[in-house]
Amino acid sequence: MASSAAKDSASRDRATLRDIALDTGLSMSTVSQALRGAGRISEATRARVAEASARLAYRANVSALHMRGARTGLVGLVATVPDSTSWSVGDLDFLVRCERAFCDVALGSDRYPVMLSGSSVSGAIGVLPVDGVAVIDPGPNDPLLRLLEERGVAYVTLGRDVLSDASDEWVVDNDKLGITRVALDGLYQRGMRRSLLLTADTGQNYMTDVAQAYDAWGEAHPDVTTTTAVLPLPFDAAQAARVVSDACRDGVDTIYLAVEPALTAVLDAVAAEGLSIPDDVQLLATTDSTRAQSLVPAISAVDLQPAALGERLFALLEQRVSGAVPDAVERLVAADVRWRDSTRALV
Amino acid sequence: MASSAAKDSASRDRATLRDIALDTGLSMSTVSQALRGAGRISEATRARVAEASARLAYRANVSALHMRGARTGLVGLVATVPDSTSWSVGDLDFLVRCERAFCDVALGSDRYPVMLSGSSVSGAIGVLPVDGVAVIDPGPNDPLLRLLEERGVAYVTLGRDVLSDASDEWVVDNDKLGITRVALDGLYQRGMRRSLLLTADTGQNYMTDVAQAYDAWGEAHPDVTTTTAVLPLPFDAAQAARVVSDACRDGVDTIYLAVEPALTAVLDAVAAEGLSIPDDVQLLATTDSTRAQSLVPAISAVDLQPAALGERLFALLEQRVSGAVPDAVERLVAADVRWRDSTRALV
DNA sequence: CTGAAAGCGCTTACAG
DNA sequence: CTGAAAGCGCTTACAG
Repeated sequence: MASSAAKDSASRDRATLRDIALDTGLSMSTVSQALRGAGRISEATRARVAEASARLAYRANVSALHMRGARTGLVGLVATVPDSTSWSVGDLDFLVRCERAFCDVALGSDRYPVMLSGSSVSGAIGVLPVDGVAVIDPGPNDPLLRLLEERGVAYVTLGRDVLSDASDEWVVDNDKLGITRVALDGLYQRGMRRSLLLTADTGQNYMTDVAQAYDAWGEAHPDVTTTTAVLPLPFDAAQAARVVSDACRDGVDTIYLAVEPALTAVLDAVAAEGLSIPDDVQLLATTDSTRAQSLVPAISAVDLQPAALGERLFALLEQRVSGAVPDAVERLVAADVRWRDSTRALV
Repeated sequence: MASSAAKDSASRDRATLRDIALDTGLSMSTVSQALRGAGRISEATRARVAEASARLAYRANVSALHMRGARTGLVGLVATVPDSTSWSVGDLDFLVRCERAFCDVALGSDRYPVMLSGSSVSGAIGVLPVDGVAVIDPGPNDPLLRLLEERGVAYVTLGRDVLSDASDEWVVDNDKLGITRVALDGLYQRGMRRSLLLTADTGQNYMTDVAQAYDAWGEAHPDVTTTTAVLPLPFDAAQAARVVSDACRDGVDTIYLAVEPALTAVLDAVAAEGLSIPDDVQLLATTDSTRAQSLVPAISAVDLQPAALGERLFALLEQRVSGAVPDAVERLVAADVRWRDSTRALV
């Protein structure tokens, strides 16, 4: 009925250890021991405490526990946005699925994910009582990572910081080399002979790694002409269209698209050149999205398994927070190619 | 270099109040006062403390503050999922945008959103040191809301609990009555004379309100035959298709779709009946999504302004947490209809 | 204007 | 097997 107003709502009217002590006639220390199972408390006492604790709906105060060195159960999740203007459906799709999986598995493990995406992240670090932090797609030489390091906060990342010399111990990632090879092999078998990689200068490891893998594949396949176009940020659709038009005139038969925002611009540009997909030009996106699935033609795409990545990320963070070795978690996640209508049938 | 292992990472090596006291030669209480600006501390002392505090990168321990009754800055965000099998792109689209807006504005206000969606929510309530909780789309007679009430946790909701008699004071919502009228008026002007509302039995206020508004509109327009089909949960595409086929044979010229998951099933069913959209059957969805935009034809839809809702939700929660009256926040969010290709031109 | 004391809710040595 | 004491980092009366 009446609202509770300014009072600290999370701890209003809660039973404390003292309440149980009073109720059972035991001392607070005994109650504490009985609850944690630590000391050698008699079964009878233990039962008495358990009963009272249940009856009074006792829950230990997390902040008090934290002051004694316990974990809070809070884990931070940071998604660094490289440049707001470069955002689009596809990236969001990936991010959302990844975040959601992370959160779901965290909650299922009695951990509470705090969303830290945004600009105020650094202010939160070292203040917020989180046990650890997961960072999705850190930027090159990411200052956040250095801050985390400095403050001694346990953290893991999805994708490595390309400019950092830190080891990959606490990094979850796709097997980009493998997946790029599979994708390009597939395109090759579908007739690719002259391809264009469309990428952007975000500096994030995702772009970098894909470009590298693409180049490596190209060198191993001299019968395929592999070219690359790097779009500057902020993303400009008209520019992307121009690049694609030029490529079409150069006889490119395959576009390997690492810049999801450019998707419709690419489709339009190809159509404007009077060419058709996939007969004249094949198109494959390096990240899957609802949009890719819904467009006509449906766009073939690499499914990076964002949900699996999110889950691994959490598992790895748990490892690090608890001081375990990282080896217990498989850190490389395989991806799949979803062949759809924007690529041809196998020849 | 070496990782920090099991130690509580958030508070490792942090300067404490005592450090500043030692550094300045003042007592801890004086330092505390100087920092908070409370007592009448001399300017000179205050400056001395500020300097030391900055130099030592002092940040108050949130858990300690919390024990003294301060807020933690943590706010819970709960999205109740009515039934996992009924989930789909459109709902997710809405949810994601809403959540994201909530999180963004929270972070911008130095609040930290904790994602509580999932089954373990109730375990967290009363344990987690959150200042308040926002619940998106509570179910009918939602036990979570009762728990929140019981525990005295400050909360607000997006959409009211249809079976609760609580006032709408702390509820943010769309102006569903208004938007339904606008949408149906628009459809009417586009030739709707025989319409079907396709809804589902989720019991959430969203469905209920739309159905009610639809009925009200129908009564005011005797020249339009308005029918309703309620799909049972879990959602079954085949069943939805059957309902739509029947409706098509009955001469329905407009489908008002409140069940986004049924979108493709509806399209397929209409096509299977040899009818075309929008010429034979118009289609309008009550929630917008990337999918609705990308499909061919592009689906007309109600844009519920999820981002605005998320922002309002946060603003309202802040109000409640700080003990203010709710009137300072406009709780009714207007929506818009995005007329696309699945509805006809105005006649 | 500044400091010593008590206490928020808990745990962990240390005595009995 | 159980309890009294000290202390995590802070603030807020209360004395000086």
